[in-house]
Amino acid sequence: MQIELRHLRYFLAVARSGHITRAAEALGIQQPPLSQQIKALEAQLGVQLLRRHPKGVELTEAGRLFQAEAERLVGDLAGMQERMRAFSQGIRGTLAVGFTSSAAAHAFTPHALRMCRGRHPDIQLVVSENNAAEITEAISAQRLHCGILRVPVAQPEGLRFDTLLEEPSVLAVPRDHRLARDAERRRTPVALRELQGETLVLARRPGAPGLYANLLAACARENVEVRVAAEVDRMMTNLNLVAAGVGISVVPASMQGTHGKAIVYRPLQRSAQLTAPLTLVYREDACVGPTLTFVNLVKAAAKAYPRPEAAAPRKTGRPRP
Amino acid sequence: MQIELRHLRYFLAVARSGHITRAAEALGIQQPPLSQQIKALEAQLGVQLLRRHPKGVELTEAGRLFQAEAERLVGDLAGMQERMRAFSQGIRGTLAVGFTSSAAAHAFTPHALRMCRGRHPDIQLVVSENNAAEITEAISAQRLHCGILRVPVAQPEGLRFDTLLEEPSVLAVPRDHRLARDAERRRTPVALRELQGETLVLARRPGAPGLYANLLAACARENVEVRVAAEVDRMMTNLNLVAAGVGISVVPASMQGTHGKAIVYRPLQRSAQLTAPLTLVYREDACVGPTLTFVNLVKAAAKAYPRPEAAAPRKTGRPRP
DNA sequence: TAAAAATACTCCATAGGTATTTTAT
DNA sequence: ATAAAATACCTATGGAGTATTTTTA
Repeated sequence: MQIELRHLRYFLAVARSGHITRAAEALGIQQPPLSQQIKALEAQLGVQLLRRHPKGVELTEAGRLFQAEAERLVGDLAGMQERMRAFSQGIRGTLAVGFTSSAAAHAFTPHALRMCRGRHPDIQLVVSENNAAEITEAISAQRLHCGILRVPVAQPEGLRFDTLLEEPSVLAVPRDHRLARDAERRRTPVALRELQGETLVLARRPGAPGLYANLLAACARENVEVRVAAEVDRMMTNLNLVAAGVGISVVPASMQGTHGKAIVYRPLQRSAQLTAPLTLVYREDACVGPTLTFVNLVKAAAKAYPRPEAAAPRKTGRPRP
Repeated sequence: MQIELRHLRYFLAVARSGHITRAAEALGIQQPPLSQQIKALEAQLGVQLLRRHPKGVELTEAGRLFQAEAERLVGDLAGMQERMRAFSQGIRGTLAVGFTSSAAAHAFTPHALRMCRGRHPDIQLVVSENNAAEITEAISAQRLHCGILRVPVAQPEGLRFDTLLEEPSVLAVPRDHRLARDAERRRTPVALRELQGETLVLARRPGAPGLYANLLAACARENVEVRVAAEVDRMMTNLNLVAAGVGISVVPASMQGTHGKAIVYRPLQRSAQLTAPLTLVYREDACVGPTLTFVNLVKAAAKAYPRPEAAAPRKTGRPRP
């Protein structure tokens, strides 16, 4: 025979009430089976736990020892059930999230993390930064629960890629460049053909060409000749080179402001379609736990997130009442 | 339904082997009931623990969490069973022993404690000193497991009093007393009638007259008149007063040597019957655990303990071969 | 004598077994 | 096509119920 939790629960009821009969009542069973179960427990342990008196039972010393142990064990079980419940409801557990550096640069990312921390303090967030390929692989291998990155490239089986935000990209030119010449022009969108003959600096990370490929494809489509002066593996390095006058570049709108003095940012014409999405990655089978909570929260936050256009609604031509 | 240890054990087997079929084999049951029990467990927890594949099963994240928890719990149970077993065999647990100060003064006491500590290092000894009445009461109330004292007086129901050693008592007189006059006489036994007219100092503790009553009863029996100058509650105080010349006294032989300069000890005649026993007290129902171990060990040690006579066997008249 | 526990038995709920189907590669 | 899990159904162990006896203060 094996000791079961039933034995512990039964014994604790007896120990607490001091009577087998009353304990049986409290447990909702009859007295004889309870007597038997206690006896079986004693036999299994090889120790007498109770001293039987005509007016109830008294714990032996072994019984008191066992009571403490059983109390602890049953409590542990209850704690475990509670933890599993909290996990299944997605309000507790560890959540490992990976970001690419460019995703981390977007204001939405810290916003989403703050939100999660605030609403679910029992979810322990573990964040890390890496390139898109590594993050994707880590999620597949279950080393990460989800990731936020820019343009997904390889899309392995079993992963979901949800676009959170579609962000326009902007042209970044050194302040003394011809395309940055006067303040008027800085606000007007640049057509792709205006890049004819320009020298580009572009970010390309291993396995994740992303924006890079999109831009070159668009240029080829419109027969615009450009020269790629440098390929770097970080958006930041990219902008450093632009600031240094090595060439011009195209970066996600959220990067505007970096090198505010040395770089001028100009919008691109819509037709160029050079959007830089923010993408959420997670396993398709993540249907419970903190991961699901996070995925839902982030998606909802993205929907409610102020788009660049929506952020400052044009008041022109709309007279106040 | 309630979660039982069976569920945990079954799940762990599945988690370890990665196959329900193989786990069932290892558990000595068939595959279908195992499938059912796992399903019942998942239903009870409200979480999916396994992802079923055609070539076995894989743990979900919740499953991995649960595995760790279950492993801990099942290990705890095993530990508890082991502790209970060690307790029932009397090789582990706490043992609270009380001594009277005069019992503690006897060389046998530290000897017995050392022996216990040496043989059963997992028994945690908690020793305390108190008077005989308090010790007896504490054992009845289960605040102490057993006690070693001199002469038991009140013998409450449910306690056993076992005599460990029968120790003769000796007469203690100040060095300038008439009964201590010359070296010759110091070795010869004193008859009770020699105490005629003496002033006595006697130890009497509340509820434990012990030696005190025995001595006065013997004097009355033989029509020897004595005067009691002082009653004290410690054997040591008693001897201090003798050393100070307040009176003479009768003390257990093991007290000899105290105040070696100021006090002369003389044996008493056998007929006086003033033995000072060393007594072991314990609950009659102490039939398992460290208490039993200790009781048996102490009794055996007492039997083997060198009696005053046996300690130095007389070589006289027994020629060496 | 009277309460509480133990014993003897009976019953049934369910753990476990057998046969088969479903599933996913 | 195959190996493994699920499903359906059956069996039987043993937990729980009922009636009674034993215990001891």
